[in-house]
Amino acid sequence: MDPIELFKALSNESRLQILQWLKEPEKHFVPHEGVDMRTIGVCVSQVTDKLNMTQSTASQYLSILQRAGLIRTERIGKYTYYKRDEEKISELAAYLNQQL
Amino acid sequence: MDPIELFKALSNESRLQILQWLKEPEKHFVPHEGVDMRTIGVCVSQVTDKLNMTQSTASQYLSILQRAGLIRTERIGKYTYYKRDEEKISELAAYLNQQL
DNA sequence: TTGACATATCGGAAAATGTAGATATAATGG
DNA sequence: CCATTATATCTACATTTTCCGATATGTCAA
Repeated sequence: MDPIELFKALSNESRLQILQWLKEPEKHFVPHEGVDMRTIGVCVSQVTDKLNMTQSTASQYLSILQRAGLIRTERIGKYTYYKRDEEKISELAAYLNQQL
Repeated sequence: MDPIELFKALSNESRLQILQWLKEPEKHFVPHEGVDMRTIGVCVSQVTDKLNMTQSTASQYLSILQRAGLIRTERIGKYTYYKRDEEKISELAAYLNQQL
């Protein structure tokens, strides 16, 4: 676990927002292709629509969150779905409690 | 509590380091004027010596940590002592657990 | 195969951050 | 008051981050 990379990923309003939206995806995203957002995740277009930013930026931000380990990715057909990695997020909380 | 400001403060190696040093100051700093580092804190010069950076940078980093609320300051004579604000740090951990 | 759509990546302009040196301010001892 | 020491602040420049438009890549459906 690289805490600096994690803190950097989290120190941006939009990325923090995305992570929070993903906590309760059905509250924040419009449904998509009948997939269960809770178990599969949401795709880049859904995030792009919510953020007020370009597809390029949304994709990059999701990448950054993923490289930091905060979200996981799954490609299904032409869509890429992203969802939280709760285990990694808990590890970060544990780090905060113990190391920091 | 401004989580973005907090994450920004933490997303720098040196500042994270300082915060960790301050967790057990007597392990990391050379004693100074007979003050109890645990209760009073450590002064800018002590931090400057540990960091391999200038006094200017040390002072600025301490400022950033303080503005974020992670450390508290106390001026005694010509020295300014800094120590962790454990309450604020716990709040951040709680935020991680609940909001993130 | 080709066209259309979803996503990723590249290159860049603008803004923010990192870090230093120079200087200002505060406090002390003489 | 003055010289000295500790800290804070200002200015500047290099590096990193933000966010975009353009373009490449992947995938499906006809």
